[in-house]
Amino acid sequence: MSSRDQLTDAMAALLWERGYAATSPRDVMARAGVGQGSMYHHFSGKHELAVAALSAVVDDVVGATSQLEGEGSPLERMKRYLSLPRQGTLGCRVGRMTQDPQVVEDADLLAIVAGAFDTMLGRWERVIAAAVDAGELPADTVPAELARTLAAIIQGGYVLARAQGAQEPMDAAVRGAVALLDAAHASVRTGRRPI
Amino acid sequence: MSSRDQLTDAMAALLWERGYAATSPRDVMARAGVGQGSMYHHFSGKHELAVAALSAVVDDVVGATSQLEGEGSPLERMKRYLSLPRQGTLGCRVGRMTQDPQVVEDADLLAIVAGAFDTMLGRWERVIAAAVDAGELPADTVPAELARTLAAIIQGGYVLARAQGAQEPMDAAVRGAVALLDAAHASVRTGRRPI
DNA sequence: GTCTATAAGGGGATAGAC
DNA sequence: GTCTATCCCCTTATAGAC
Repeated sequence: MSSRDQLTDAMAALLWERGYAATSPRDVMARAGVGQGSMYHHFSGKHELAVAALSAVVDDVVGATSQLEGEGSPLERMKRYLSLPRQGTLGCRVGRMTQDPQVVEDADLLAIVAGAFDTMLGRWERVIAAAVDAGELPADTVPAELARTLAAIIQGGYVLARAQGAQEPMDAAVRGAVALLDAAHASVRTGRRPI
Repeated sequence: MSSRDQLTDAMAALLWERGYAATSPRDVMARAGVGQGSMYHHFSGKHELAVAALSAVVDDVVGATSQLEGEGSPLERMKRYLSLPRQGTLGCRVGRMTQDPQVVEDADLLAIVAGAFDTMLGRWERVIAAAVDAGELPADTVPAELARTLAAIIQGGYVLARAQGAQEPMDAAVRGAVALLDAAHASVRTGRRPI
């Protein structure tokens, strides 16, 4: 692998483990196994290297959300995507960035993160709208709202898992979400309105 | 206010804004308006000061969850607590800490965060169990799971809000959660099971 | 392309005067 | 109790040799 790729891979790993602010160029070079000259030859500095690394990470993570558009009924796809294995204690490689002030205050990095969430939420909204059309969710469901609720459950699951140092809270949060969707499904066509 | 309190208040504010790793003793002293000697007189160092500050923050934040035990039916209390105003783009003062490796790797600080979530989740579980007993939620609801789902929605709402630099995703996530609870409520006593 | 040397400033803490 | 002076190491980068 080229020095350049070694550097972006190392930066991606360190962004995940430590975040942007806490990762020094020295750390990246040591992990990549290249010298200082290499890094400043390929990149103007830490910032440009992080932009390249985070872009690659986002492509990877957002790619997985295409499963929301796979086979099965809309509700099945939603439940299947929610139930994908996620290592809670490691945190989300993208969502994690939002807690780093140096990322949020950096227009380039924030744009990458915001774009990732835009794409993912758009996919959620479409599958939810399809589920409503298919009669799998109540007709008064607001796709834009439920999309954010479900995305938040995944992001929040990571937070709970890290707070407790355990995988279980993440899995429990997802199971609770699936149960709520099942209940919402069960409420369709009963004619009962919320009190 | 005493120098000691000035210091813990300043540290609490900086933990919220920047996190633990990114906050230097120098920052804290400048914000508190006291000299270096004062800080090292009252505290052994950055770590002990952070423990004191974070403990105070947790007492405050966890105190708000007592609203889950206030007046109204269990489901009403759940929806009311979910709908409390929260400044999404500022992030959660406690949940934020979980993304800071220096916090998660520090047994003292992690214990404070874990304890906060334990208390909060316990309150969620009790009000959920009460809602099930009252027939406001399906009988097969698992309180431990739904508690984590709802806590995750709030934590994830902060993540979404920061990712987009806007309050709206947080509020949308909560409205979607309330809608799901209403649908789950509507599904009770219909006899319909998830397909 | 990749290396080492070096610089200017910050992080975290100690020493000791007042 | 609070202050200033000082220390050592790390961070981010530039310079220039190879």
